[in-house]
Amino acid sequence: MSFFVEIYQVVARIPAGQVATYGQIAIMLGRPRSARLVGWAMHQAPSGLPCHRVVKRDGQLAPTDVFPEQRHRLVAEGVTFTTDGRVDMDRHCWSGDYEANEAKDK
DNA sequence: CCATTGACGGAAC
DNA sequence: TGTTCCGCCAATG
Repeated sequence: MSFFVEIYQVVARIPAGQVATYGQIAIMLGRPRSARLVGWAMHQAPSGLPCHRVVKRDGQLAPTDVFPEQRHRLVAEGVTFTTDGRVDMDRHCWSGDYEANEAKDK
């Protein structure tokens, strides 16, 4: 089980209309400082993975030149944006599906 | 095989 | 409050 695969499984669990951060995912996998790896994993993300639900800690989206549709897809799911052009984290930050995560951990 | 880079993030300045 | 630096690890040259 590679680290990347674990990332994909977590990302796949992000509910529609909510977003998770790279660092948050890294923390869930026990690698608090490997946010970059999560980013790299997204770059290699297989089709079918809701990688558009993964954003920066500040709510900023990925560069448009590598992922132009991210914003459009989030809007389609009901995600709102601030005037700064960032995701409204206060409304859409994913709890991490904490309860389910606990169950899985056990 | 070694050096550099990258969809990041937090600490240090 | 804003910029810089370091860590982390796979991929690429």
